[in-house]
Amino acid sequence: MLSYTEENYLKAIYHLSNAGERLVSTNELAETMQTKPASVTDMAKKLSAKNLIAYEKYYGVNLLKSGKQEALQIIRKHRLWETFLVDKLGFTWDEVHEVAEQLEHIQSGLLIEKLDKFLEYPTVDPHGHPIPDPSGKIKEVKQIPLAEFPVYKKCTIRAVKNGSPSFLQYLSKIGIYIDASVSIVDKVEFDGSLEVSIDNKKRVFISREAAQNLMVTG
Amino acid sequence: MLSYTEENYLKAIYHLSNAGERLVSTNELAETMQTKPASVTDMAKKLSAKNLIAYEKYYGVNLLKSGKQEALQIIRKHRLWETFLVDKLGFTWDEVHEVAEQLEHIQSGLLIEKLDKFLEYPTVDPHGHPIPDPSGKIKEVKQIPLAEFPVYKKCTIRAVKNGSPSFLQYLSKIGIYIDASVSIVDKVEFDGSLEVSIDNKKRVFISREAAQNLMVTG
DNA sequence: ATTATTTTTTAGATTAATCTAAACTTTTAT
DNA sequence: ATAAAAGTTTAGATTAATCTAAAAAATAAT
Repeated sequence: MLSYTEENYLKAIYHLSNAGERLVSTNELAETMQTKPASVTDMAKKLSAKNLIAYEKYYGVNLLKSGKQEALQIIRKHRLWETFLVDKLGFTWDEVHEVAEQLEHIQSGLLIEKLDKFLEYPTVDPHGHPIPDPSGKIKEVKQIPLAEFPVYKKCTIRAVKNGSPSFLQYLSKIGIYIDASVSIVDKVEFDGSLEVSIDNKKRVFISREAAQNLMVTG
Repeated sequence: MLSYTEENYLKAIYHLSNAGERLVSTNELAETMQTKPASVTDMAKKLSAKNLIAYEKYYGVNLLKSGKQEALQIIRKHRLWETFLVDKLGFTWDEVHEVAEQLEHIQSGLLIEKLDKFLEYPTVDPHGHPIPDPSGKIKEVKQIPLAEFPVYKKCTIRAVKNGSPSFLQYLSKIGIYIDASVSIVDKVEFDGSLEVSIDNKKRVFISREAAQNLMVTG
């Protein structure tokens, strides 16, 4: 069985590598894990010895099949718990991450099975991120940043890319939420900021930076 | 903040000492913690240095006020989670202990507050054990073992003392549950076993040992 | 009241996860 | 193409939680 720390490394590698698409460097991993490069090297050796990651000295790490599978299970648990916290306990979407970081490590297959059923088999979490199914499969939906969507055309907010609490709180404050129907009514040349209409009711200005982090579908 | 292990020691001392009523020996504690006496001594020194327990060499340990308070908070979390697992997720009462042992260590005041509300402020867990309130207070109810209750008189099953999965499964199988209305219809001289009527519908035989572990009120 | 037995503690190792400082590779820039 | 900079690894410590074996104290038994 994996330790709490090993699980967190696998999850971090999963995210940094874009689900295994590219190598992850020691420094990058040290940064996200809030630790020192030397510690990362130690862990890389350990996970490599367990056949969870491929590690080549000085080049970086990436997930092997079993490591990716483990990572997906942890992500599944994380997202199911976030969904529980928001849908059942009334947490706001900016409050859930920290708690889910702890809950994702609870070891019980039965618990996750029953939680999934209780939540009626959700497919996305409160931030719009897909929840892997029991076998680790993810239903990918093509989404593009709001910043790149054509003006005047209606689209639907599907997910947030950067889910930092302050960004999420800001979105709530201006009235943006998952599944909101929006359209760009004006694009400011100068800084790329957007004027956006929400549900044909409300108009707000969004920085280009923010619009890059809002994922939409047409 | 306390480590996972420190929390488990405090909880064990709480239970073994009967909520702080008596000293707990090193060997006893080693037994329940599934570890060696030498390890217990080490931990006793540590918890004592943190002013959570009173530890006198060769005599034993007991909880200090702050240690007892910590223990009660952990027990509160444990029992709220057990209630959640049974009432909301559909676990059976013999399946919950192991999972709650993990969940009780999740650090989030907000989570417990909201969980408590979601469960509508329960006062007892699925085994009939009282749930400490947010300040750690426990509502004690006078209960006696079914084995010591007078014959023919009706009483209500309120709690199980020993909550081992096999005992709980056995109780379910013969139809005994929390809040069941029962009465002793016969007491066998030879071995002290009882014939018990459940809800005036069903009759079962229960060993003296089992009847000692069923707590009832008149 | 000694002796034997049981219990507990101490001393010294071990393992996982971490660190710092020094050594070594790779990459970048001239 | 070589030197400087950046990134990575190794070596050697540290901390928490554990262990074994030996020593010490408390308890029980004669």
